[in-house]
Amino acid sequence: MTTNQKIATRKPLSSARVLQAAVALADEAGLEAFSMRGLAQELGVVPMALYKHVANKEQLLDRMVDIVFSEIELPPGDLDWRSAMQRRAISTRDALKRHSWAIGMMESRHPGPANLRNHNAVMGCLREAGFSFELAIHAYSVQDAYIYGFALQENDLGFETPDSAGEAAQRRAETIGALENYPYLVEIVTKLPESGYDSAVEFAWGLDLILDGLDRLRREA
Amino acid sequence: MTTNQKIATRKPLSSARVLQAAVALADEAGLEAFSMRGLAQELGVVPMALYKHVANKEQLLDRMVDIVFSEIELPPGDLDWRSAMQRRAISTRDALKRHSWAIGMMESRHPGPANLRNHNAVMGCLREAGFSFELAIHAYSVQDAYIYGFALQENDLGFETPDSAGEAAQRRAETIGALENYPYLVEIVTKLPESGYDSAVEFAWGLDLILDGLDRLRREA
DNA sequence: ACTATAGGTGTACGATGTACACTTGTCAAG
DNA sequence: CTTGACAAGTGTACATCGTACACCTATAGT
Repeated sequence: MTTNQKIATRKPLSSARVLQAAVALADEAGLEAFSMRGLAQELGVVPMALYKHVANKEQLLDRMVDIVFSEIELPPGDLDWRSAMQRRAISTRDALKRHSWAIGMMESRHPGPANLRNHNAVMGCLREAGFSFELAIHAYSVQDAYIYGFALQENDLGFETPDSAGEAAQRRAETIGALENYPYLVEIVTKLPESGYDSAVEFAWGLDLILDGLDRLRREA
Repeated sequence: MTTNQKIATRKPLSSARVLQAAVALADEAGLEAFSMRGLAQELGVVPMALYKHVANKEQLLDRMVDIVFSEIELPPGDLDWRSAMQRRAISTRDALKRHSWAIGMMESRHPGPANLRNHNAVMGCLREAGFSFELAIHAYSVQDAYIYGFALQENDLGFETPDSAGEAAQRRAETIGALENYPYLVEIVTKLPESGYDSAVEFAWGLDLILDGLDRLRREA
């Protein structure tokens, strides 16, 4: 046989396969632990093989971020602007929850096609709903700041990776010990768990507040 | 002389000095370029010398973040809650602008004393202004999501480091070339620069929107 | 005067991104 | 059928990073 076992055993690499594996690896390992060498291993290949399909790690990250953008639902054209914004906001949060490594990079990297399509569609939805240019910019800015900021916090607070549970518990103990002087933090720590806190509900609450405010301003104009 | 020149020349290290130099270095070099070795060099010392004053890089980062927290003004007690929140929000944004490396880490690290004091004071301000526990939690959540999210975006968009200007310009050209299909992005690119966009104004706008909404809800309750 | 200790040094190891030179498997043109 | 170009994968090597560990040295307390 002319083809050796390895090649018979595994499919050949491709940009798409590398990208997909990269996202999967980042999803489960986190951004810290995401390395070219680890990715290569996951693909059963030597590290340098990746560079035949990707320029370098930076560009790979750019593309990974654009994959996340591609998973975000565009504001549906058949809904009123408020519902459309709600849908795309929730979809964004969901995507960032699935790919929390991406949170800090969504706006900082060379924008890919999915990114451009998304921004264009959101802005378009607002403009066509009657928002003036200035108001649309404001509206876009608040919403995205809120969405990304919420994702950031949510990600940080659900900090409890399974293996760091012990350490986390100990830190909690230290912190709670030092909490005597902070009555309002004590209140949070004691009341919040028993209040059935749900971060999806929390997200929707703040989103509604913002959308309500925008709606008022839009009607005034 | 018993003390050799080196020691006579430079002050001895200390936790505080290391911390201060670390923040300064991160401020001007960015988080990517911030390394223990670089920090040691800045202090005129061998890398391992730092470890006599700091446990490791992670803990150093924890402390650096708490320094940033310490620069944030607490909500002034002599103002109505809305003004107090406005003050501390703007102060937070200012601190994050000065130390943009900290943006992604403000909530994800082991909380230091300044962090605890800040959170306690903000929550206390709301509660004492008559916010119910639930409403105070909501109010806190929206505000901080907005503040950190805005800082994140602002930091990303002002991406133009001096030496990357050429590259940035080229990328801009590429992007604009590909912008034909995105009319609303074209509108932004053309109208925004000539509209005298000011990010401080933008920040205040969104903040007002949120605080107005919160005020309404508080009065209803 | 002696000795414990705190602060600074030097060397070394494993991990990372990736440059560069190489093999090899495939396919088109002669 | 040969040839030779080319795309894909390999192997070695280097700079840089965080930091473990053993060592030196100057000062302070007895």
